[in-house]
Amino acid sequence: MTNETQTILPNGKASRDISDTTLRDFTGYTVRRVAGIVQSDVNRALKPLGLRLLSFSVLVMIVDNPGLRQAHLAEALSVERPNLVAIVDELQRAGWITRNPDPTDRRAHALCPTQAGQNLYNKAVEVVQSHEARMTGEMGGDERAVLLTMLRRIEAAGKSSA
Amino acid sequence: MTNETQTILPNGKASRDISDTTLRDFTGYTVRRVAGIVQSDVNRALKPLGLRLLSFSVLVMIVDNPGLRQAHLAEALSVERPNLVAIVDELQRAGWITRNPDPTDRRAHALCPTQAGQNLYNKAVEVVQSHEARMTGEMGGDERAVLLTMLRRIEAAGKSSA
DNA sequence: TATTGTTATACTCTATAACTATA
DNA sequence: TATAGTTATAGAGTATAACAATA
Repeated sequence: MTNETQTILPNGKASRDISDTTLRDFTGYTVRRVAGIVQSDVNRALKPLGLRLLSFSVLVMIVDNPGLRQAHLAEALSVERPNLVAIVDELQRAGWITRNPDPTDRRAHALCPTQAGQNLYNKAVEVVQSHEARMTGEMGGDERAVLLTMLRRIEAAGKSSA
Repeated sequence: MTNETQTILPNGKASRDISDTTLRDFTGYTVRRVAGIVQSDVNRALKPLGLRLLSFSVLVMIVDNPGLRQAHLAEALSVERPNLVAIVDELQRAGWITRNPDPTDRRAHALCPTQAGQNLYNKAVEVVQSHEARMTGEMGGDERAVLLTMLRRIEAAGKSSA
């Protein structure tokens, strides 16, 4: 019986040629690396506007769906309700959105953009589009569509197994 | 001149049909959602083994590259050096790896797997392979290869613009 | 009873500055 | 001087329990 705690010593390979083939073959590992790189790039691009990927996503959803409730927004973005509060606070404090009484349910807040929020949305979408071009510029529109389709298939598989 | 703080009121759409087309057309947003879903699935799968995606990644790199230094490992995984310390501590405390003196540099630690670490690696790779099949099972091997290639192209574009 | 928004809390991942011991 | 590992710390993002107001 072998000793479980015995160290397996290195072979003679030079220390600089590192093999990461086992990891890079796992889609999940690669997706996570790419997500990190893409997120920090888009955050850098949005910073001058006072937004980051998550607050941008919330602003976009509110502009595209004025009157949206926080619970529906949370579900659409796959964010837990409590984690949305601070972001909505932030956008409201900046004067980009308002929390309004929902006419059909006094518990709920109907989230609406202000004119300033609408203007910021226009600028931010442009910024994110040029970020998108930077990240996926070398692939054609067809390839980009294929990539999005495959990612959405993984998303669907992940959700159904959750 | 319009009032910047004026609220734009909702149109007459039913509150339940939420449009997320603006967001879902951004690769970065979709990649980030998918990364979250995939990561929580793989973490759930690895939990019984005492591993997460990140600690699994570190174990794999050490088994595949025995004698690896922490700085090289950090660079290969795109993790900041300080953030690796706790993970290496954790794997060492569990008896899966050891920190050994590097024969060529007394500042450095040569990271090596133990026999227990090698055994865990074998089990964990199997677990992650079945997770992988669950996530990408509906696409063929060719499609999966295309997906990985496209993701790596985005990674390269992101790194060069960083 | 259930749901909406909220507070509090905790855990993971990430990012930076600064220390020590070596090189 | 610069580098390897480390400490301390702070910021995002994420997850859960529980409360008041309302359905």
